[in-house]
This record gives sequence, C-alpha cells and structure tokens, in this order.
Amino acid sequence: MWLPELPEVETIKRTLAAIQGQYIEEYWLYTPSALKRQDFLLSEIKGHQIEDVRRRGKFLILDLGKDRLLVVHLGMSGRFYRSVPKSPNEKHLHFKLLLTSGEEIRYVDPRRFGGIRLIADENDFFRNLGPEPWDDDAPLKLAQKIKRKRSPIKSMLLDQSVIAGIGNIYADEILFRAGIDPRRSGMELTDEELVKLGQEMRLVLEDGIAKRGTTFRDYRDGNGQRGEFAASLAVYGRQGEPCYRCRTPIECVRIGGRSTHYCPQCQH
DNA sequence: ATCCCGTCCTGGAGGC
DNA sequence: TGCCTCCAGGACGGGA
Repeated sequence: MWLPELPEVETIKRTLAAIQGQYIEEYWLYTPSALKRQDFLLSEIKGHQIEDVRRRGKFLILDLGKDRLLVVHLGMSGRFYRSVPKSPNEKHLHFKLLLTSGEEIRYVDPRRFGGIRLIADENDFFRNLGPEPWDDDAPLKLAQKIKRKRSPIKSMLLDQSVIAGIGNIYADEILFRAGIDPRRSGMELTDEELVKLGQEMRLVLEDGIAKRGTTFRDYRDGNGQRGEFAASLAVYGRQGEPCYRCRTPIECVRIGGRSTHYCPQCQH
C-alpha cells in the first residue's frame, strides 16, 4: 500500500521536467468520470504547449499557458508517468496524452480516488489550500492554526487547508520525529513543541523527496521507477514491531477515521 | 462556523 | 486452493 503525498508528487514533478516545452498532439479520455472539473473544453488542450510542470500540495499542475491548466490528483493509487510510445494500454488507464516528441503521458488509477481537472483560474482553485511546507511563513501559520483548534494534532496535519501536502504516512512520521502524541489536542501543544513540529515537518518531507518517495506496491515516479523511503519509516505500518529508538512496540489507533501509528514511549 | 462521518473504489490480505 | 469478507485511504459533501 502507498499514498501519493507531497514527496511522491514532487518526485513525479521532477521526473516530468523533460516534457516542458513539448506540445500536446493528441489526448484520450477513457474514463469520463476521471475528469472531475472542466473550466474549458478538453479538446482545447490539443496543440497547447506544456509551458511548466509544477506541484502544489498533492496536486500536479501542467501549465498550458493563457489560463489553461491541467491539474492532476493521484488519490491513493494513481500514477502519472511517461510511457514507452505505443506500448499497449494497461488496465485502469483513464487518460493519456501524446506529445509531439512521440512519447506518451499516462494517468492510471485502479481505485479511482484521483482525477484530472481543467482549471482556468489557478488562484481560485487553490484558494482553500494551506501553505507549502517550505514557505517562509509556513511554520508560523501552522502553529497559529494548531493553537486555536481542539482537534487532535494528527487530524490537523492531514487537513489540507492547514498545511498542504501531508497525508497519513508522513503525518505519523512527522509526529514521531517531533516526539508528539498524535492524539493530543492542538491547543495544548507548547510553543517549543510547535517549533519542533515545524522543523521536523520539513526534515521528514525533505528526506522523503531525497529518497524519491515511499514505495510499497503501486507507486512509481514519472519515469516508472520506485522510491526508497519505505525503508526509512519509523512508525507507519510498524504496529507491534519494536521502536528503533526505545524498543517499545509501536501502537496503532484510529484518529479521525485514519490508522495512526506511534511509539507510546517516545511520543508525549 | 466547525467537526465528524459516510461515500467513492479496487486489490490485497486474511480466514476458513 | 478458492472463495468470501474486510479494509485501506484523500477529498468532498452532508448532518449534527
């Protein structure tokens, strides 16, 4: 199992850098429901140049210029990658682009939680998304929001309007490295803990990007390669196994409907 | 407003 | 072995 969170989407973005400047020659939408929003006609993308490939939170953005954006969200099992030209269509292929270079970009998503969107106004579409973790003011904004809320800190890290890009795996890893119990209410965190949380958030995500993301089974980057962060996971998926720091068995509880892994000894 | 929960979906895991 | 059931999880919408 795996989740495309910020480091995975960032990895995909980087491996797709080579498609910048290329033109869209043709497209295929095999699963109409995969197109979640349509500010303009899909047929318009034909002939457009991919001027830029960006990431915002867990969204991948192909900027086609002139307020024409193709935004992709990978949900929990999605892949978005360059494929060998003319290789046969695989199962769960929902959308495909043919570029003038002859290479193809494919969107494959077995569980169909993800989707693509045609966006005309980027600022409007992302207006409710929280700051990027590396924004200068992100740790401060994060701390301010956390302090005012009663919900468990784990749930707040997953809230995309609080901070962009963190999912279930990295939330657990960040809280472990910050030494904070995931069940604690945001309001009761000390200023010291909030500073530590902001620092560890960046460090864990940077580590994830450096290792090209977490691969359990499905995940591949834009070139179809696996990531290596799974070997670095300290708590996620390790319930019952000894903590690497103190040997206490890692526990798993449900918080806000999500499985949450933590060390009862190292996290307070 | 805010929080919580159900819904979507499929493949993999576990039970018998 | 094979079949069945359960479960994971992000975003979103509805209800309390």
